[in-house]
Amino acid sequence: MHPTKRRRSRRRYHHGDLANALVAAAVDIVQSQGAGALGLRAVARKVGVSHMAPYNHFDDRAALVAAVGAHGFRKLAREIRESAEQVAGRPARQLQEAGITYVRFAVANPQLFRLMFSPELADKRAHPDLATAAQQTFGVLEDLVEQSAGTDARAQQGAMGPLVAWSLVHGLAVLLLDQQLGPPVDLQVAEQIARGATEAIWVGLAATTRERKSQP
Amino acid sequence: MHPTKRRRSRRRYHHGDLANALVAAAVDIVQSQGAGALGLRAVARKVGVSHMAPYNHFDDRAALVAAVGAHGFRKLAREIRESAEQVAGRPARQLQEAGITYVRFAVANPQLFRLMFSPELADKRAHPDLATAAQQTFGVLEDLVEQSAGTDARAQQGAMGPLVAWSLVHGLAVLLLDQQLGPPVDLQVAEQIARGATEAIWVGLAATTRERKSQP
DNA sequence: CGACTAATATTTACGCTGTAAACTTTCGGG
DNA sequence: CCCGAAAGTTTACAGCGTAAATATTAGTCG
Repeated sequence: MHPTKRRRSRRRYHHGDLANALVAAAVDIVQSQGAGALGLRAVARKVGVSHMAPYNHFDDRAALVAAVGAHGFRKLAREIRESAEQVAGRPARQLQEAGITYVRFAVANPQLFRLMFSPELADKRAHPDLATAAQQTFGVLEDLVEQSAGTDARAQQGAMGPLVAWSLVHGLAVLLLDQQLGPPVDLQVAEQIARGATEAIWVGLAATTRERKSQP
Repeated sequence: MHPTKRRRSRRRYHHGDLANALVAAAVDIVQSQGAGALGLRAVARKVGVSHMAPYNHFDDRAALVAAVGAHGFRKLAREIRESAEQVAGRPARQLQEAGITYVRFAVANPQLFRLMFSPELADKRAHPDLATAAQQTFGVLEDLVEQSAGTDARAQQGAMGPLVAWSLVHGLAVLLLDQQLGPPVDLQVAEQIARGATEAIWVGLAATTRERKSQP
């Protein structure tokens, strides 16, 4: 018998793995109905448990939201890493693929992505799990930029490299989600735009290392 | 006698200019206590009016939040325009100043800035006022990029120009606010970073027009 | 194996919120 | 001056987060 899922019987007093079930339900709610519909009672209802049960696993509503955010950051970091591994050995391509994956993630999971950068999660000090998840996601980009800088003279911009890389894809993602670039965009179009933008930025970084003194 | 402010007497049944007073109070609350504390009752209390009075001027809570967001976008657009006017005649400098002003606005009004890009305001279709305010803000950047392209061969990237420009400063602002770049940053440091980043991007755009075929 | 303890889940209750409905007060145009 | 419309108030209700007390189960030690 599986140790985590004891018995098939319904209506057990103890759920067995409520914490995970709760964040799963929470992620579901966010994806389908947006962050506004995410609440302790809603999530408890969805799992089929009393409205106070979640308090055994989360201090308060903010902790639940933070858990969903952390889940999102981990997922994003994983997808970026995987996309980079698919073009291993070519650091420049890796960086571009990472950027495209970032934008694709935002377009594919708009509600979750928005929650991850919502004001509710702005102060990450109270939620260490969320803080490290967010930092590690950013860290993946940093590593890729660093590796690029190692094999290529481009992108050796010091702290400016990862900053510009992250800023570009994040800003692009937000623009796409808020439909500031026009009507809703599907995955493939978003990828094309991201490809173009990352290429532009890449050439830009390359040039910057060459003509440093040129000023506007 | 001033037509908008009739009599100095306190405790009048009709407020006279409640709509504006409400958004002013709402902006105050957002700035000091964050978007989470913004509610119809809170705002009514602050103005000294019954908790149902706001419904004569806003359909619901979402409409109030949208009004605050629109206020923020208009303020941002105004500040960008003003900073650009101070270096009129030098389109390249104008674009850079606009970017710096954008970042400075975010650092100076963090809570308001976050609300402007909060999930609550993601769908602007239901709030035309907010939609046009946001579009016009983005439009200011578009115009500046276009003017730069007119006098300078740089930045002639088609749709990519404003996209990259906006993405960069927005992403940078978010990174600064979320303290992903380290401990809290004051206005002057933020300006320095923004200056460096915009210079990098400028050189990048310039180079891109030259070596278009270069690929990562 | 049985009993004690800590972890987990439930019930009840309270104050807060958004908002609907009915009411009162005031403003402005014939 | 009057009367309708606009603006503000009062009352009421459901849903939310959460505190406190209670009930059920799981794991551990004798």
